[in-house]
Amino acid sequence: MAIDREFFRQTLKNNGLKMTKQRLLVLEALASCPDKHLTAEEIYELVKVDYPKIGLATVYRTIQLLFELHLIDRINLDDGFVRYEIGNDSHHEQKHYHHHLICLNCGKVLSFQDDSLEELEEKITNTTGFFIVNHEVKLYGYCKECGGKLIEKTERE
Amino acid sequence: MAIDREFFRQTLKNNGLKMTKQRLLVLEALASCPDKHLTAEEIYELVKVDYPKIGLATVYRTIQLLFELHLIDRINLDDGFVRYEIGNDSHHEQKHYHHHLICLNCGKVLSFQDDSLEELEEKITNTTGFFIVNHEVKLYGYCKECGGKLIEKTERE
DNA sequence: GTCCATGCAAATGATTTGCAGTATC
DNA sequence: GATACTGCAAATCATTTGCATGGAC
Repeated sequence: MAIDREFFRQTLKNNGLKMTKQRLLVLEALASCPDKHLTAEEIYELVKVDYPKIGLATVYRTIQLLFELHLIDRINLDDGFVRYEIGNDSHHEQKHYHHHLICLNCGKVLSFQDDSLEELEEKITNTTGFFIVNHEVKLYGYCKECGGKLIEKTERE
Repeated sequence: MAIDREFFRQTLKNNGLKMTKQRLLVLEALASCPDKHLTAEEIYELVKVDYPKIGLATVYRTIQLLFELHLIDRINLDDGFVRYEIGNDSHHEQKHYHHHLICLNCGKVLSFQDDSLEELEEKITNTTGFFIVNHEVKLYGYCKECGGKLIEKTERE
């Protein structure tokens, strides 16, 4: 998925910000790894391949910025790292959601496309007056591979 | 909501652990603040009232332990603190879920009881083979008060 | 040319850990 | 009495920040 550079430049400009090589490279790194949940350190390593003189602090400042511009999403898998992935909004498309399936055995993270929570959001707004604009869903369990292994293990014992 | 001390002692014993004043006080602090999403520091301050000589490290070790025993739940509101609340499991009741409504304006966090994701979980298991045992849902938006204020503000501009 | 952005190094701050003393079972 | 637990202080480590230099417009 390639970045629309002019859209990016315009988004930055609208907020009084400048387009830089570093910002473009960070966004491109994330766009080239959809569903990969990258940490700042991982993004740093990726960008360094093309642009070795980038600093880690710049990566931190940039992901913060891209997040505030709603160009990337933030995910926290409770492992001590904040992670980022390219947002669905970033291509002017209709908003779609995906949830994260986190395997409690091997730690693997899968994504699952689903917009069904919009119904729940409406119900909550009607019930409580709290108006919802976004959501984050984490589903903990056992992936296909680990689920099978755990059953085998149980049978052996 | 009072703690069932014998159940707690038994749960600890089953795992080769000892019941201590500190562990009981940490669990009681959480039980006395349902829906309050306490940080380690906040729990520390609460327990210190009754037991001033407790150390912060003990609180950290204890919440980790209680979490692993499934007696408390962990929530991350992306503000740099890991938070904890008393779990639904801790009273042998049927499992119930609640979601967190996070106000993007004032930061307030409300809870909303809802078990409707079980249907989605089933769908995911059937579709992907990923077996789900738990979930965490964060809903971002604007609370009643802030939503109203934002509309007023928009009208003024 | 004016600001904004960057890189580096130092600071921050929540959480973890080592260890010697203490409490539980 | 053995073993696990605690408190303290020091260590860790992801993230943030200050500041002088460099780059975008």
